[in-house]
Amino acid sequence: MRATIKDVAKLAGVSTATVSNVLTGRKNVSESLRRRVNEASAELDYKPNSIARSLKTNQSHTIGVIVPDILNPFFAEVLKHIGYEASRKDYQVVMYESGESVRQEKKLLQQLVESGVDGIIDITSRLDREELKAGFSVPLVLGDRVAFDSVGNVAFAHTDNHASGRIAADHLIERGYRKFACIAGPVDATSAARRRLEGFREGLQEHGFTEQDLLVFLCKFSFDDGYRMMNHFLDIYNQEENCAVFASSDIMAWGAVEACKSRGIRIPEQIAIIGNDNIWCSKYIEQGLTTVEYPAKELGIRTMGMLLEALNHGGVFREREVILQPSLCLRNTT
Amino acid sequence: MRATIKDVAKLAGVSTATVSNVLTGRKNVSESLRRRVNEASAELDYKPNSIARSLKTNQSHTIGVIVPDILNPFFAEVLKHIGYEASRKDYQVVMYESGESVRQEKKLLQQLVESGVDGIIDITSRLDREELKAGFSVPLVLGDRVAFDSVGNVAFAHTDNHASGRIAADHLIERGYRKFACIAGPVDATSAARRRLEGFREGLQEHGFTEQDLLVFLCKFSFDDGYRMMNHFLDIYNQEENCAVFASSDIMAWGAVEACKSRGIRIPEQIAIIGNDNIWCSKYIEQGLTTVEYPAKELGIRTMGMLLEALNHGGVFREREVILQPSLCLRNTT
DNA sequence: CTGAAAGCGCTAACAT
DNA sequence: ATGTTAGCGCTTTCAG
Repeated sequence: MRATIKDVAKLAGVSTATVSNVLTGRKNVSESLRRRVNEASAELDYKPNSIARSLKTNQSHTIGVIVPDILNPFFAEVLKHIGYEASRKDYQVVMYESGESVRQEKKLLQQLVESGVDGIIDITSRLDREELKAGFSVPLVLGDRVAFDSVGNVAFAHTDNHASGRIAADHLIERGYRKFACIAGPVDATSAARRRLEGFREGLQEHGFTEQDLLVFLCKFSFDDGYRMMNHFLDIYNQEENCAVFASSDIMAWGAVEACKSRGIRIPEQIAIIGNDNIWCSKYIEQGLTTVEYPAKELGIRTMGMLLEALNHGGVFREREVILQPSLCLRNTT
Repeated sequence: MRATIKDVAKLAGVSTATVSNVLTGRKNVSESLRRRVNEASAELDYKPNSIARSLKTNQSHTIGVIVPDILNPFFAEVLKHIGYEASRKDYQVVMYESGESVRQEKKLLQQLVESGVDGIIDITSRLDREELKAGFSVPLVLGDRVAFDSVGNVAFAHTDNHASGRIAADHLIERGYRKFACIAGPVDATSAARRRLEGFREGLQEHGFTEQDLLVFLCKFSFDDGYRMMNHFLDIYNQEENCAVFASSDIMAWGAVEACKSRGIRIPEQIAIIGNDNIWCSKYIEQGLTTVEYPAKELGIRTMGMLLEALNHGGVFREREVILQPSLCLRNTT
């Protein structure tokens, strides 16, 4: 059986309060007693029971993280950096996948608060304004989710997705493409996908293109859907024009690339593809995928940073919204 | 403030013991009281405080998982399925990355038990026999780590890595290759890498090849190291022979492929490459990477299954070792 | 079948 | 500066 604070107190000949005080360091204890306590706890190899501590202090030092799919390198990278930051600050992270399902997301959110986490980071949330309006019983940071008039203890960190769409449009137009498709992801469900499409559309319009020049495909944020949508597009596409497609995540862009390859269509000669995210392996997709960089590492660090900040200040956020900037990452598919 | 069991008891006009009994269902309670308790707890939206429960029952319903690197799709997949299984059984998963460092691994292991997890899954552990000999204070499943005369509450699940090496060797020889290199990973640190190399070597020897015919490169299990090692090899390699390389993980194989591409070396005409793992994207590496399938999903499911089994039986394992079988996954790089 | 009460291991008032 | 003690929210004997 593991030694308890009582054992240490007895061995050191002091009260449990004194032991607690030297271990937490929250109160002054005389040098001599401090020494005796430290020796005793070393001798017994005493480790505080963190569950008992949590019960008493009402803090679990645990945060919950929800990502859609851990196999998507973008989310894996965000998660990795959330983990780093958490470790540095002595927080645990419990990880869940929503699988791009609102139902699942809601269930997880509820489970998480019931399980007693101190705070939550939810990446690409599908919850709408109303569902957040009432506030939340623990601080919640929504990553990669456009902000709204924020209430209660929820905060936002995301890249300017509208700008991402603009960057893609500007680049494609400058390159001389004149017909466009957008594999847009779950536009109705996530604001990230929606904003990218809006930015893209706006960019085209400002250069005089119309809805006639753009084909939009809605799907999930997955390789398989990128592949499928590209195939649908190629089925109806007659190759007479100078055409480019914007896939609003690299994993979909990758799927699109493979769909082309499987039909023997050359990129970018016969069709151009630009992605969004710049996951680590984009460099190696088809000799280098042109894409719009989304600073995943930064997102992880910032979401965790905001959450910790709130946790250390009674659950209130100092910053309510952090916006990161995307940038063009030029390679060989456009 | 969240309702407690006392609030429910008061509202229902019963004792807290009765509330506990109906909620846990461990004892018979009369129909009438059961109804009143359920109504009261519904009205107050009562959720048991799981931390208090943990303190009392000494079970956190949390398990710790350590993987080397979550960006490696192989580990991401294992983790995904561990997560699925955990969710199905109402367990939480706290996730950590060891970054292929023993020091970090040990630190995490200790942290994990101190934090009160019920059990631990450690993928590609670098701990040696001696360090495990003493047993462990919670059940521990080592995934992808060759077993030894197991003691205490530690168990093993892994693929027959020796067979993987054999499969690679047999295939390469059958294809007509006569000179070999192995990008072998951290052979000294992890038994998985060591066993793959041993199997590969043995396969070569049985067909009459000698140490003269094999060049071995030690490195980390990463894309970058695969890339670097392949470059080293190409620096000293004169292309006169029919040559093949076995990279003992797909992520390294991918790096090796890219190194070849960057030098304009054609695969498999000028050099063949076979990997190990069959991560989801191997299908798309260089028109399809030939590899040895390692059933990652199965590994996740089995490690978690073993752990849960132990958790439900006083911390003792029924199976001490599970061995999965690899198989050749033939594609276009050999 | 039901309730009273002890106690899991710790922290934080409150006394001394 | 140090000790005494109540109590976090729950489960679980043990009596009734």
